[in-house]
Amino acid sequence: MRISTKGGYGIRAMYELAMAHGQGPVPLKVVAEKQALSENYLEQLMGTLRKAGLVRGVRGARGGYELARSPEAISVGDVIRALEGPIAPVSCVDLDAEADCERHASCPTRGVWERLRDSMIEVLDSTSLADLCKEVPQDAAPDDSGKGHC
Amino acid sequence: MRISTKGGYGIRAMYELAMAHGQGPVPLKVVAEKQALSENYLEQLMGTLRKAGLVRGVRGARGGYELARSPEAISVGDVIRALEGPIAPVSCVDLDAEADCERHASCPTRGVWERLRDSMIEVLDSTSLADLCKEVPQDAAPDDSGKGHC
DNA sequence: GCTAATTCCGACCAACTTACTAGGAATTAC
DNA sequence: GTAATTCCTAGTAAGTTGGTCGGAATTAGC
Repeated sequence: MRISTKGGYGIRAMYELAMAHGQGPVPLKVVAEKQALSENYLEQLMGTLRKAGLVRGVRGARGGYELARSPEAISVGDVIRALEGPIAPVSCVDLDAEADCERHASCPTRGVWERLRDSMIEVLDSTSLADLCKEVPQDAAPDDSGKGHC
Repeated sequence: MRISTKGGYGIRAMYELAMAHGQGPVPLKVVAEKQALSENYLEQLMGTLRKAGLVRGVRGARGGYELARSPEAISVGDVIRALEGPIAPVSCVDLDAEADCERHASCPTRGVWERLRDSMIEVLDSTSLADLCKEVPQDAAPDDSGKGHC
């Protein structure tokens, strides 16, 4: 029951973009440095995120990535869905693809999976990138303080 | 965010054992047949379940597997944990292993993962095998009706 | 005691996924 | 023109998944 690092890295990268929102595009080099991630790998993840319409890429010198929408309008669930696929513990309760389980009516396990799916979706969709920015508790780190106003 | 078939198969097998609870051990052959699973593969899963103390194996002719506790006392979460490991979306919010994340205090993503973990645990631990038995909605199938009284 | 049924155990395997690295083409600010 | 960047594709080592197979140990019933 783990998400892969794709989702984790993706959220961390999106958090950085959210912190810099409104200040122009952020190059991946910076994001990778701040979050200690492989720049090459991150590049691939951002490609997926871009195709999902969550970020915009600005090419060329002084380019980088920026959020396609405001941090309030992007949920953690959006990012996870883009990188990990639909949020569903088993495929037969996938809200997007639905159907195709021949014994779905008489399946005794369907109920739990549905409840699990719903509670996961509830948590992930009710948390936005803006929430993540607010959430960091005791901010003792003096790294980029003052600038991040997402 | 999927559980593997291990967890799914495991729950289905445990459901069968729950339905037959109190009627002596059920051979894997029967379980595999009823749930349309590979008997060989199921054997491996039952080994894990046995080591986790959830089922008892009875060897020899007329042997099979039976629940180690009553269906009310085994939760879906117990089975998932045995087969898939601790219930946590990312390793740093694993309740069992805990700790070891150097930046855990100032981590902006920790909050979501904790809330996600808690809601998953809540659903999985509050559903018992007995609940699964009750839950099957319109029982039109005349397969083993009358006998299953878990 | 023999036989058939069954758990138990470990080895093997093909396909897939994960988490990368590498290289190069296209685009753009300066 | 040059340096900085995104964009795209290919390769890859290690791990996981979802099995199969063969055989040893145990036991009920004859």
